[in-house]
Amino acid sequence: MEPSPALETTYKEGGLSRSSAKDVARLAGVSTATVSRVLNTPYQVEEQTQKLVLDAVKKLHYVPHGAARALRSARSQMIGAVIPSFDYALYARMTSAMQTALDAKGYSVVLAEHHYNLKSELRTTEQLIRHGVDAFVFVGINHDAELFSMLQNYGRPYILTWGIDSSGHHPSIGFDSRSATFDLARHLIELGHKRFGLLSASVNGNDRAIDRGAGIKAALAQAGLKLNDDCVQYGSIDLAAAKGMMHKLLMLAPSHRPTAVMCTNDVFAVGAMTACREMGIKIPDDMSITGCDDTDLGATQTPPLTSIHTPITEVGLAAAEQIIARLEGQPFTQSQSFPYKIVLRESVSKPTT
Amino acid sequence: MEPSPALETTYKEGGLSRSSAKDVARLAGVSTATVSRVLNTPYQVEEQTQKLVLDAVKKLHYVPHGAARALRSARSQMIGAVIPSFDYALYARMTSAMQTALDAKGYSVVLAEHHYNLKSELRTTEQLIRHGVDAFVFVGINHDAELFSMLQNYGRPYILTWGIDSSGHHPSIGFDSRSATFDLARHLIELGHKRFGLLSASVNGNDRAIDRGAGIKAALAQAGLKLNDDCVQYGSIDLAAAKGMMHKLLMLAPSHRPTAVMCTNDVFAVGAMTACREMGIKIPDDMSITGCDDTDLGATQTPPLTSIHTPITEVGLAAAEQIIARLEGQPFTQSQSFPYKIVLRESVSKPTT
DNA sequence: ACCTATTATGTAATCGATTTCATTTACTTT
DNA sequence: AAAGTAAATGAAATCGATTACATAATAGGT
Repeated sequence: MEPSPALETTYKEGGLSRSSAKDVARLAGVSTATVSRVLNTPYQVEEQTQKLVLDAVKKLHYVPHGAARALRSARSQMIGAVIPSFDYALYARMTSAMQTALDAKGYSVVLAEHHYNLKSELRTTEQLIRHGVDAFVFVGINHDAELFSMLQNYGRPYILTWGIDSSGHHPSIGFDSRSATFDLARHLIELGHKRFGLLSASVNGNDRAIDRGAGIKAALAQAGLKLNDDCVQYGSIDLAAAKGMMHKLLMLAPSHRPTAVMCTNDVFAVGAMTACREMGIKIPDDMSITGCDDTDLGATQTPPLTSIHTPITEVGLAAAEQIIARLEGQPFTQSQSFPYKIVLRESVSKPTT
Repeated sequence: MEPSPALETTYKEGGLSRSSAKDVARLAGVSTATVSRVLNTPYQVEEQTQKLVLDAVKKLHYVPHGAARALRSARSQMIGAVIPSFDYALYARMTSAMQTALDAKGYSVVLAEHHYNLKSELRTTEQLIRHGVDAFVFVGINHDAELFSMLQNYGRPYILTWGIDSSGHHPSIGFDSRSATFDLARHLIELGHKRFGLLSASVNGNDRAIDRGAGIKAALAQAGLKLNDDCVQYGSIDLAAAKGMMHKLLMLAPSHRPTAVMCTNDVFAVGAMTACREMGIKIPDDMSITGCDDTDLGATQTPPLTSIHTPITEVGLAAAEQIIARLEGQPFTQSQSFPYKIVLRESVSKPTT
């Protein structure tokens, strides 16, 4: 049995657990409706009454009960971040930026990883909707068709990141990765490279990888070069896989072996560098290598990795702003593209052969 | 005005938005109470009835309304992960592991960063409690005293990670970082090093950094060596800061300059390596360097970084398991320590002077 | 002064699932 | 066969805040 609810409870200093709007209302001598108004739409309440209520709130350490509020108002103040994987610094840093921005506006971030599996992304998002998440930030443009219809059905705003939805159907924030890898490939071509390799994330449902690869292929095509099938390797984003992929390229006959290997992310590039080191291939003399995302991992290699600086923090902050704007009915931009920057470092040089 | 609620709605294929327990109950010909029981305590319901209800659930795509459930049952199925920063791979990977484990059990992870500020940790945790988070995972043993009393008041279970609470007051999961750095320091001493440097995270409220430093100092003391004050540098965990810290050590007179610099994390160690490279100091010949956490960042350096392999995934998974056990009233262990492993690589050698 | 528009506040319905309590049904036990 | 216990289910209260609606009070217009 619990202690019987005292007729007129004395509020112990240091506080028991929770006080309700009713408690506040009683102490302030108003109704719970007024308490709610003071907290949500203060302009509807006279200043004097506001002060009364706010004092009571402070004295009782009152914090509104999230679930109750969510139930009645159909808004939970939670934003879902549905991310491929935290293991890659890019997404970790982006989430970090988002989290900071959303926190400042009183929202919290609910996290989910899908490990590059769009079906799993769908399931996990459904879970979050069931838990009452108000709005979503996704990574990439391509998703299970059912995802969009589900979001539509449940009336959940969302925003896609790390790509630009050229169809204009979905709000998106990112940068032009196709043009970024195009530029970088151009640079290598101008240095005189003719045989190229590509280490790419598995393109299955991963539009970022597709775009990055496409930019490279376009630049090569324009220069009358082509990317040999056996010079393209796909794999999951971890160092061991990358090393294996690079190893395969290095086993090609010297006349076939690429003189420059471009990677769709820095992890691949660093894995490739490691593979070269292990086999005594000199970078950049025997092999030029480029990455993408300009992470610390690449920048601190010997030699430092040439990469593409992508707007990680900017994307995270913009995503936070935009999703709030949509949620709160403020004006928003449908699509936003941030600039990238090619970062030339010593992992690249003219080909020696 | 909304469309008037049809007397007997026909369920459109493709589904409108949400169906309620009432809808399911009506279709299955039972009461909402039974629907709830089928979903939560099926053993209380006859198999035949269960099937009836489950069929209706499937047909209507019913998913219980999280907020409503949370309001009534006082459990939201949300776990708060309150983390210093996502930028450091250690925490990102741990969170990732936790997320996977919790997701499998139907919980979701709500995220918060506090950037090594214990007051901010307190505020942010309060926010999460208000949002209805059921239980918490924190990093480190030291926290604002008010944090614990708040958790107590609100009856929220929690678990501390990356340290062992020797007082036995708080449940904790981690490894013996003091003994790990002790071992590593011993190794350097045995190699013949006499002058040591330490790059440490700011120890303000950061018990991990304190413990790691303490292990080193203990080993030195045991060998009759001491750590000069000007050989210890504190800073925030990023490469630029680390470079600056190492730079200061390198400016010391050669007779004072350490021959081995130990770092409380890999980021510092890599920053230190970079600083050495820039100043033409050879690693390991002129300078031995060690890190902690055995991240990819360190392992891929030239030369590869000697470090301490910490049980990142293990801690994440164990934290997930333990917090669920507490929440669901199952048996749990108060305190759990995982083994570490010293990983010797080429960033360390005998001192040449 | 009288009527209307506006503002401030209270009353009570409501959100949707869970849960207490009561009831019915079936099954033991003596 | 009566009585008592257990199992299955339904009716209705409940969680705590928001909000539609009603009402009282104040100000403004002619």
